Amino acid sequence: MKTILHLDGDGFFAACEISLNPKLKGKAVVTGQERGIATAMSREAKALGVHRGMPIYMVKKLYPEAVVVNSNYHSYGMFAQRMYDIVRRYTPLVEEYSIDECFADISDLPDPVRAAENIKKELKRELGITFSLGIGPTKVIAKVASKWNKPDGFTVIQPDEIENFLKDLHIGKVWGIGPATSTHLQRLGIQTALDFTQRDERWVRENLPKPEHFLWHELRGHSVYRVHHEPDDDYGSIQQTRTFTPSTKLDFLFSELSKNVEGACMKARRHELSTRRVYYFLKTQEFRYHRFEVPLTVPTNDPSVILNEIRATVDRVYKQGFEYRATGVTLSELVPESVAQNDLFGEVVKNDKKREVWKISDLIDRRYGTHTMILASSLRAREKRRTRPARRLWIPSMGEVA
DNA sequence: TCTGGGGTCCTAGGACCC
DNA sequence: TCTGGGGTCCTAGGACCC
Repeated sequence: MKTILHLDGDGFFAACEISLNPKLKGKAVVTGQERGIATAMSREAKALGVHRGMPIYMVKKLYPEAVVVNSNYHSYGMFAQRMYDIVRRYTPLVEEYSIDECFADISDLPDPVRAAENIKKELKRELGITFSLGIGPTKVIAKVASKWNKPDGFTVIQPDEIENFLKDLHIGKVWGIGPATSTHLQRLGIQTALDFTQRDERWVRENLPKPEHFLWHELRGHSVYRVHHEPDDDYGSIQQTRTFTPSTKLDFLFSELSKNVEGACMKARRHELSTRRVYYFLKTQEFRYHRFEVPLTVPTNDPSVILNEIRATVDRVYKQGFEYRATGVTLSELVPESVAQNDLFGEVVKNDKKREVWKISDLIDRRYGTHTMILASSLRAREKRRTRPARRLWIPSMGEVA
């Protein structure tokens, strides 16, 4: 039998802002200005009626006293790091689940509940932020527990108490059950998490896909999801997308793609990764995706290689008569750059030279600020943000830049 | 909730093979 | 050829998470 702890920051982004700037204490703080929707809010803001996803213009109109700030993910990340470290004082079995959440396997501690209480105190004292903690025999139950009493909650669910907690819990609120599965299960006569756990295993096997089998076990208190405590800094994929005011213009869409490819490749280079597989898509006003996989002969993190392929295929993906709202690119099957080098002899020599050029470009960005130098093909997508007109020039193996 | 951005995992069904 | 049975691999896309 396991004992799993889950921690969840209360209005985390807003709490970080307050911790950094004590003058904000007691005020209705809302983050997400740059996105145009509220991403987190202080207790005071919640009390006013601000909720997640509320448009910022509405927040400002309805509650002029609210303090709306830009999100600062970099500093939230530092708070997250300190949170993980505090939990690691008690056990190395910590999973960094997201910027404001983590799991810990505290099964082997002499007094797990006591340890969790101490963790909670230390978080409050050292970070100036409250967390809601939940303890249960599985990750899913620990999640139920941490949500049970928010903010500043502390809830322990013993294996024999599970039913009490599940009997009024709507099935759609369970971690891992989204709108689609929720509707499906309700059609099968399941309203609450308890209803679900009371079906027998055979029924689950015959009626539901694999993720729900796992959930069924977890909800019954049998742990099947491990706490992934191994450090994990490699990506499975890198994606960059952006939404804009709807457009039908192919040259604009291409420049958006260019910008996304440029950004995704920059991130890949920062992590010394190359991609073996690239997809890009155009997203219509109706939220349909027109996708395409770019053929690659060698792993790469060079945007100009990818963009040449996109340029050659985009008019097949682009359909006349559609309004598009976003584009995006995904680099998947990432491999270390060093592996990428010895693939095809002829290609490699050329790539080595190009790699040098991109390294310099990354250096310039680091020295003078991100996007000091960009691909000229991305210019249209970026021009609104630039304060002075760009100078264009041609750089060998890079193409036109600005 | 009229819908932003960055991820992961799973599955149905087609292509291909013997 | 009007047609069996069984397998693997791949791809597109769905669903979910924060």
